[in-house]
Amino acid sequence: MQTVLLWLRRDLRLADNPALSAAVDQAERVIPVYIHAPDEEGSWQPGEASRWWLHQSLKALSAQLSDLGSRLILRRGPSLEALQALVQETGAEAVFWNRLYEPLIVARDRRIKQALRQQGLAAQSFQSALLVEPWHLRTGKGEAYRVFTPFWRALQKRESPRAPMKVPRTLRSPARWPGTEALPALGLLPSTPWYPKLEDHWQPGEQGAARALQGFMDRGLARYHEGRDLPAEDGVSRLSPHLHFGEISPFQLWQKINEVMAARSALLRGGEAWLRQLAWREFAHHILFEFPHTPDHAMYERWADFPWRDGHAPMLRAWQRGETGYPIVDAGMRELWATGYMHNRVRMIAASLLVKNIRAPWQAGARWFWDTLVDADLANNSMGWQWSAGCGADASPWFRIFNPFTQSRRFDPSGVYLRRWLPELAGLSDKQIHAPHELDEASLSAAGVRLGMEYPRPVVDYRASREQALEAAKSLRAGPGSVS
DNA sequence: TGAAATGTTGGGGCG
DNA sequence: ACGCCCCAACATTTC
Repeated sequence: MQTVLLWLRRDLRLADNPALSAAVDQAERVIPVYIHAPDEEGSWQPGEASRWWLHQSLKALSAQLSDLGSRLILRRGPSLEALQALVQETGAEAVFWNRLYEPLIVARDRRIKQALRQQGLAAQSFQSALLVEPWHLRTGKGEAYRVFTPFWRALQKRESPRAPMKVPRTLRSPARWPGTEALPALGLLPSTPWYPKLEDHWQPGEQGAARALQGFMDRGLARYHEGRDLPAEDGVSRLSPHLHFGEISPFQLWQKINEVMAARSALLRGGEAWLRQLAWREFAHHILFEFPHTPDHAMYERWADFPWRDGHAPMLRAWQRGETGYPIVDAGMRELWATGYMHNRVRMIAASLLVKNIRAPWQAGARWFWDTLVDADLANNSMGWQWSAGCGADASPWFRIFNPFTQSRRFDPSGVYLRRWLPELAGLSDKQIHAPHELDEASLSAAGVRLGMEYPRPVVDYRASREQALEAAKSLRAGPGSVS
């Protein structure tokens, strides 16, 4: 073949990129293109934090391609029209890309593949974002897995995932490059520049991903099985946004982690726990592929009737702003707003408060996370919220309600995480800081805290709202524990 | 990847 | 020495 269009989407890397490697192997010339077409993702277009990341990642990839003597062509959607225009302009004979698994994207890509093939072009897609394709892993009865542990066992029983692919040495350019949009013209960055604060915490792009992985292996991996629950510590990998945009692949991670585990037995427990988390990502994508309604609706239909709290809107706003009066939740919500990220233990606590105590619909929480997280990912986000709400695949039972004060004392015993994000509580002691509303006037004023002024009272009474939640769950006909 | 209520056990103080 | 009570620590059940 003479010329191939390499259609890049969320595989913004050069290493272990099957579509790229195939293009380099099979064609004389490769034209890498990214097409900006957010409306093709329906109501789940990337939020502001995601768009900031995407902008930076495209910039990084563009620079990497330049170093190889190539370029990144930027176009606007609709995707099919943009690809057809490029075919016209360049005489390309083929379009290669790596597969994604969100329902609307799957449908779009299927249409595009058909249309291109009808034009006589070679359209080919590759596996790159998941270790196992959703249609390749089935239960004994031939059904999709709906429970994580059997899924994980089945995943481990398969032969090991393929080895990662190398970065191509060269990408041969076309005789004449087609025109490109300027990156700023895609309008990914918001008009009010609130994002410089994100730059302190993240380095989007393939190099940033490699650095995050190295840092994690040096600092967090050995103790990951314990450290992952302590939000004050640097114990998690923070690879989720890099994985979402495909700046690093699960194949690279699978191999690397297994390699260091084999070399150092001290890494075995941490590595095993981390690979299990990687498998949760696989599971989430399988569930989304099999149950495409789950971003918007409960996996099991009877949950549609759940009695959410009337008039929860003001509490939802307090939750979003980190003003619930529950310190561990407020710290998390403020970490989210400031950095585009929240530690996973704190995500579970914050989600539990919103869904079970405030009793706002889980979709409201999912939407807020979607708009504010740099690692917002439709499969992970939908599964995570349905897990918290108790209405999803392998969900936490409805009666599992986190006590934010107990969790705070257990996982941030010296209040380091709380003080980092709630400076107004810094004057309280390690014992006091978890529950300011329980303190007497003297202790509060000694620390310079007035309830309702420097720090809010709890938006809901914990004990009462817990009882109400259990009552509400009982009202579901089939009972809270039953499946399907 | 939970919390709270309830039940059981065993040691120590005490009359 | 013995029975009784209290209570902490742990286990089990329930939501």
